[in-house]
Amino acid sequence: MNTKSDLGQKEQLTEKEFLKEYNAREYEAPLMTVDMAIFTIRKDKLHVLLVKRAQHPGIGKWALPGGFIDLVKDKQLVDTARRKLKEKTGIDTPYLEQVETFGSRRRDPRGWSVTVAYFALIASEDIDIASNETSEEIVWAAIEGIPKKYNLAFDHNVLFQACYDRLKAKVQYTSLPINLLPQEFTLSELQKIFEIILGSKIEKKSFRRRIIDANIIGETGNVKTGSNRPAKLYSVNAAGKSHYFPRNIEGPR
Amino acid sequence: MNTKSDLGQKEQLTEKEFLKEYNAREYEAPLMTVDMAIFTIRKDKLHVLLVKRAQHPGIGKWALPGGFIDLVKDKQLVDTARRKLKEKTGIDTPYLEQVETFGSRRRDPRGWSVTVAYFALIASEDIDIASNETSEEIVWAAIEGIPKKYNLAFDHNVLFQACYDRLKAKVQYTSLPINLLPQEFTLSELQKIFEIILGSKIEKKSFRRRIIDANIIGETGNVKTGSNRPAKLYSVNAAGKSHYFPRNIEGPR
DNA sequence: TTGACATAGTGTCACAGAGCCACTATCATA
DNA sequence: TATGATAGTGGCTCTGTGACACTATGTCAA
Repeated sequence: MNTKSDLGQKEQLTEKEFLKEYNAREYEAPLMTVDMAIFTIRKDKLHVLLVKRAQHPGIGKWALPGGFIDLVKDKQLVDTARRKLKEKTGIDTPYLEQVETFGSRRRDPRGWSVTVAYFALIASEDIDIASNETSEEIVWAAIEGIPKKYNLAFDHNVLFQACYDRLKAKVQYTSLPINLLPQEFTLSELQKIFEIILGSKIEKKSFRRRIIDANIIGETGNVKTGSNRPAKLYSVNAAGKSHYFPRNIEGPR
Repeated sequence: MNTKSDLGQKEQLTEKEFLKEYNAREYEAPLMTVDMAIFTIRKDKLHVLLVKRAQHPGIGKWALPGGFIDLVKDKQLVDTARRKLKEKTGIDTPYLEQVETFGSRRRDPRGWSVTVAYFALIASEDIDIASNETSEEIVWAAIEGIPKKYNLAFDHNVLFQACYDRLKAKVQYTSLPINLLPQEFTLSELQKIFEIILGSKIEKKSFRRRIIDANIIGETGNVKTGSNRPAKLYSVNAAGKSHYFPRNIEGPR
């Protein structure tokens, strides 16, 4: 078999001639997949979408949704992620962020494999699990259930943790969790979401000041009633979906 | 040709039987490479290592060092990065960080390809370009020369920018640039490195307080003489190689 | 109708770490 | 021995977060 360098070194070839002779399938390449942690909030808890594997390897185990790059359908890496997200949830404009790429000889029994981990944030009301095109078994798992209740296939426990860690880190200095809420929300609802991800309480005044001073939300003019004093409703502006605050949330003194 | 799902769905197979029948080469996978921006400081400027491509495609163009995963030699993704770094510079324990993975149909004329971008920080005195095993043409390029003076092959201008952006961002809240200095250094030298990456001056007292209060360096007992008042020499401790400060450098008021 | 209570929202001070800037300290060099 | 350059410090100001008591406005039950 050719080594990678044989063909390319023939300097007498033009690049065009080289490409004509080149056949990618002569070379051994690792398996290449994209996996994603799709987060949402349900019943005041952070949840992640899991899919039961219908195929070998790891058949019957829970895993993060994902799959192979479609060399025809997908133009870029992120297209694979978007396509998978659409297939499972019907959503096509989430907050989407690449986290880390994992590759090793052993992570998949089929051989050397590489996966790019993404995470997505979606508003819980946007979820339409029924619109799952693939008729696979799907579950929203509360994050504390991983890996005990849901011990994931391959190294997906690790991928999940990397995504979750990234999210928890970013709560401290970005407005990212705002993407977990529907269009209209109250400041208290927003604070609650931050607290859920952070795993601890935030001081009310500090939080409100932080958000208001950042100019990332605007009043819609509506109020949310039902629970005692009505609360003003807000919506995010464009900048607010990924705003970086000047300082971290510091936590209790 | 089989689709990905054909074989896996045969539920009557055990996983062992499945793996026996499975042949990775029946499936089309993208090309998979690792590329890296190796940073160092030379003459008070940030430089990055470039390699002149000796092969098609992009023959004769400058590029970030990198290459294909060696499915035999490399156990994990990071091994590929370490191996390439060792080949080019002779160094095997740098600061190394994965930045972002780029994949698209067009970034390499050979077809769908994916590359994982890393960056490395090395002390300038560690450099041994002569020890380059591959006898390729190599250059330390000042970063402002990219892409004007050095217009890189493939999408390497973009990869470089992603690595450089990451580095610049991290100067503001981590101790990362300390990895660009030799074992012993003065606080003024450390400050200079931060300023070079940041692209602007830092107030001396603030900087020294920030570093000292972080407990990430210790006096070696030696002093650096030669320029007027001698300066105390310090060395980093383990925690200091990747310390996160509680706040960002804010810049001038 | 009214009072208890729950949640929304504010006023104001303390705190910590960054910026500012003038000051002192210690060397090389002329 | 004076000068200049670089090392290093004292002590103030500034900004954004934490703390916490306070006010505001609704629901609900008696």
